[in-house]
Amino acid sequence: MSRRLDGGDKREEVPALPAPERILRGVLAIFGPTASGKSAVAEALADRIPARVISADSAQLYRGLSILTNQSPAALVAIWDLGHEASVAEYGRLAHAEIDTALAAGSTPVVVGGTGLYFRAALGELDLPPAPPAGARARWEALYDERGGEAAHTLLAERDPEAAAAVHPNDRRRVVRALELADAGHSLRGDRLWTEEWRHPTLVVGLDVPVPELDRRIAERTRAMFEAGVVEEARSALAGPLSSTAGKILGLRGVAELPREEAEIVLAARTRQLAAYQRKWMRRIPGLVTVQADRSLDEVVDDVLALARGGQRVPAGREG
RNA sequence: GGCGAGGUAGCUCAGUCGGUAGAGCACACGGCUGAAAACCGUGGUGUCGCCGGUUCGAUUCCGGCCCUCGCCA
Repeated sequence: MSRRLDGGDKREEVPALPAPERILRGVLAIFGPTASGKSAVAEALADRIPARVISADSAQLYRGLSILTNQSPAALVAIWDLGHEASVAEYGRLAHAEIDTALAAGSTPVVVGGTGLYFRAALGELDLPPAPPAGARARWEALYDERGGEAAHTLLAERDPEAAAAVHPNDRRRVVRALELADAGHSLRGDRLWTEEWRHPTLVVGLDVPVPELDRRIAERTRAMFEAGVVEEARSALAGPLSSTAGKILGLRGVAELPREEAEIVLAARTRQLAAYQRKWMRRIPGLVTVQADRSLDEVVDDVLALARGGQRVPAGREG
């Protein structure tokens, strides 16, 4: 359930330095589409309260693409080489450690990011099945390609009917994953993705910016990226070792290879698609409270702090 | 100005031997459990350039006009 704040209200002055009992306990989590101003809000929050900003962004994890992935300083930003193979599971462990450390030190973990799955992995326990044993993936992929999706899906139905029911034959990636899990005695099936069981008391805020405004910001930022030298950045990234996950970072190839004019148009278009995808995630995150973000930074931050102090926190799973 | 090619969905184009149309991309919506800026599913698009003729019926055939591109002047 989302609840929209009325941005027009005049609200009480928040003291510049919070009284000790008003220091936030629990986790503050900020989600939003790219260019909605997440990072700026997180940084401003960290200026107002003792906080540790922790990124939940699958692309910003990488070092060497700071312009393209729009990095700003936070924990879990620029920690992996481009050759590193990413996984939610690894990210989740790191994020949990960061959050718990901040909490233990008495500061508020502020989890910011636009990668829905990573965001959820940071806040909850995803209970992910294990990684495939070496060679398993390649073997099942070969089977899928040689015998076709239908045949692979039929085979899956014999080995793990429930997983087969949940996966479409055309979804090569998931059919393969389900087969490799079935082979290892596990199942792809899981039903914890949409539960509201966060690891700590957490306020989840979603930054909402009207689409035309967001598109305008994306166009502006894309232009700025080229002025800042994304082309060179992308080219040198492509020159070195690149994992499959790093290679999928949006715009990497287009920026390096297309003529400047076209590259800018393509990158902006792809970024708009990313934003649409992120808005989709935002609609589905349980307990998310929407804050209108096409306003001044101060107003947005005031709203977030007011929500956090106003007991709007979504309780952690069991304690209710 | 002459010759040729073409004008069909937001874009690129297919098609209708005359019975008012379709792919890809884009877009919208949905799904997602160690790849997620990934992957998959579902869906609507429309005065078929304009005017007229033939016809029961024209986007399709005929005539004229307009526009675009190429070649020649």
